[in-house]
Amino acid sequence: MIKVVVVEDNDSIREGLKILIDGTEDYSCIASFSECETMLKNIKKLNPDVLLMDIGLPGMNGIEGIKKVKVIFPELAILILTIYEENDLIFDALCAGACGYLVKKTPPSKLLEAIREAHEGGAPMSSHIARKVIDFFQKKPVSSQKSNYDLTPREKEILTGLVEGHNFKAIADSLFISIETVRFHFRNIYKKLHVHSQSEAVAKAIKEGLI
Amino acid sequence: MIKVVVVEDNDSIREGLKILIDGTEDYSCIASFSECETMLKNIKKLNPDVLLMDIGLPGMNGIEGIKKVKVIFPELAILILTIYEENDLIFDALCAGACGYLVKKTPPSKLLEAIREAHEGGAPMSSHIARKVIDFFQKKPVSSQKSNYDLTPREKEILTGLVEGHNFKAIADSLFISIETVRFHFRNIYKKLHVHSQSEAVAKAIKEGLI
DNA sequence: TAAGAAATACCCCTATTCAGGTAGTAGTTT
DNA sequence: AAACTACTACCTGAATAGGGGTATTTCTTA
Repeated sequence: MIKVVVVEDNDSIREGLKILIDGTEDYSCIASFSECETMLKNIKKLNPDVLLMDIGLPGMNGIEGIKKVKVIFPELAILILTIYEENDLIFDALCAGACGYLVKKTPPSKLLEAIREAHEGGAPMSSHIARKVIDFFQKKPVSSQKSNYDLTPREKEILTGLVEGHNFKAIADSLFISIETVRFHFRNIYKKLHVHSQSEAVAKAIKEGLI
Repeated sequence: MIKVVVVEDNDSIREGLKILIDGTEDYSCIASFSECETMLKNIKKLNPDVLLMDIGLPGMNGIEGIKKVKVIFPELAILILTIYEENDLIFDALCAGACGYLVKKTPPSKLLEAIREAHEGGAPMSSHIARKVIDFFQKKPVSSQKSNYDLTPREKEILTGLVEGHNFKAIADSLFISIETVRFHFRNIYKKLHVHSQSEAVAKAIKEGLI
């Protein structure tokens, strides 16, 4: 039995979902809410398997709601309910902790299938949304290759030492060179990165994946 | 017309794919290879729309091949060919730059549909793989909530200033407090994070998402 | 072969950070 | 009322980093 909770402000859609879920074997809609706040108060004792959540809600929006639910139930499978498939909010919701989404006009059989998939550890979504997600997490290494600031291999090595928490003396010792040489390299690194301190250099190195 | 290139070491699978693709309207298999190296030499002038790529190849494996192709064609849609759906290599390949995958025993109609989806900007994959991808990029904010080191709000504010590249004086000015107060806060921050320098603190703050 | 880049190393001096102690004020909790 | 935490602030002295210049060696490239 898959225990489902629905949060949807449109009464007819909410009731429709409840009837569909309760009317199907192995599915049970154990509660439904028209806004996030009440759901958050009750979610703990309801202990559902899957949460269906509208994004465009009055009061607290779905994205905020997802974040708060995730604090209570980090492993809960949350599916977004949305009208339009191509919605940037879907992506935001996935970032917030949702594991997939349902277009509201989805035929009942597919809707139930998606709930089951979510419950079994899947992430039902269209290939277009999947591509957005993949593009997002592929971006960093791509951008890092572009922003290189023409650091030499030795300069990268020295910068890495700094990021790992070593001071000039420790970096010098670990590379078997003089501290003066380390200082010289840092002068050039700072010029290339347009920074003026260790902390700026470390921040830039980590954020732009230079090391 | 969707121009497809296939890299697959098994002769019968490779020929089967070629016949299927060429035998379908609007699809053309403009080349096929049994290993990565030759494909990489020719991919530039072939200029395909979609690349189908086996992971388990002799010589250079598919993951490495994908990385190298991405350098030449950053926007090329690459689909992985795999025997087993639940394969950690699929995830690695997506990280390397693939945008989806095909199980080799997929029926021809679905296979062609996936190629079209990839060409049109989608990322064809099962909901299980999609979930892995989502879990991966949701991880960071989750782990950051755990490692907090009990920094006070003010300490976080001050640490943020450092990560943004400001020195003590600049942080003091921006928060309208004395530089001595900033120094006092940093002493406490360093103790809590178990570090002894700005750069260590910045590295820890960014890596563990403290700010 | 001359020019250039990369890595090494020394000099100077100033600015900043680090580590320690001390102390007042405001707010909260016991 | 006492204890505690967070935030504010000042002091001293040692250690480290930052900015500037210069020079040698090695290796690649024009």
